[in-house]
Amino acid sequence: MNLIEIKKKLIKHGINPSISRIKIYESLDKNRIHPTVDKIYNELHGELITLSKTTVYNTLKTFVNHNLVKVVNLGEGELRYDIMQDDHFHFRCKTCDDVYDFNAKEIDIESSNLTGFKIEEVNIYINGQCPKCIKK
Amino acid sequence: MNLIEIKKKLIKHGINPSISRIKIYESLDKNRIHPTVDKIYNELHGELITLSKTTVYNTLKTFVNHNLVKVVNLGEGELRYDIMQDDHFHFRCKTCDDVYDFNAKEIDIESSNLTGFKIEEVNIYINGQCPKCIKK
DNA sequence: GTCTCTGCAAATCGTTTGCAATGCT
DNA sequence: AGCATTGCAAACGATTTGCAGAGAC
Repeated sequence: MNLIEIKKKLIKHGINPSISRIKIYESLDKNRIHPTVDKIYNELHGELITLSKTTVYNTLKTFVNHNLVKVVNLGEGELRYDIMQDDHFHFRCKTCDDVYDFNAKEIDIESSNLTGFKIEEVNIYINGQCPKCIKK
Repeated sequence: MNLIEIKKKLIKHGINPSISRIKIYESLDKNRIHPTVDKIYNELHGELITLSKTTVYNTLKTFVNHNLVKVVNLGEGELRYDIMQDDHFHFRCKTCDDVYDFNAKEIDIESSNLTGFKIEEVNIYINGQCPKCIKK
């Protein structure tokens, strides 16, 4: 997604497309590594020298409020941020700490005994080792 | 589980059964509400007047290290603690904040496209509304 | 007496907030 | 000017750590 497209996307979601916001969105869109605030900040503050972490936090919160981005809490310290996409779940490698996406379609939660419960959100995350780290 | 049984269980897991530890374990065992540190502390410090939150933290960490208890992070602030039991997942009601257990046997994670990945731990948690709160 | 357990207070760390400075139209 | 955006510094809240005092054997 190029800068013009991002700009349009932000406007469509009611967000004023400032340079920081465009760049932060671009960073999330370009490398889908479920970055933490720190990673985003470190990636961008060479280019946007005045960028502060507060702005990264503010911007991500704006994105979340406008349903552009989802917060992912893998329970290991910092929050991670994820561009909104279809139902998927996360696999986190305990060795390299990378997070992979997996399609959640196949997983049949409904077959469970949840009668009477209203499911709003299903979160699945798996810990383990990724193929790269297994090879080593 | 009565106090004698808890004492034995702690000893069997290599934990010196102090009063605080027995009481904290009893609290976890008695009300399986996936309590936070705060809830445990509030439940017990009437009875154990000198109890401190540090001790609750220390004790829970000891339990976790000795595989008596599992940390559950539902991504909403505090950690929750759960007596070790068979594979199960959590349903958290967004209205009353109660957490329910569900058996995870039925959920067939393996059928997914995770070839090459070594699965060590599968975490599933669902947000929604419980039957009680739906009725209201 | 030694060694563990406990609890206060301070430190830590990610995140949030208050507010003043800056930027945009 | 008037309003939104940004960024520093302080606040926050859950958890951890350092360490000294209490307790057990």
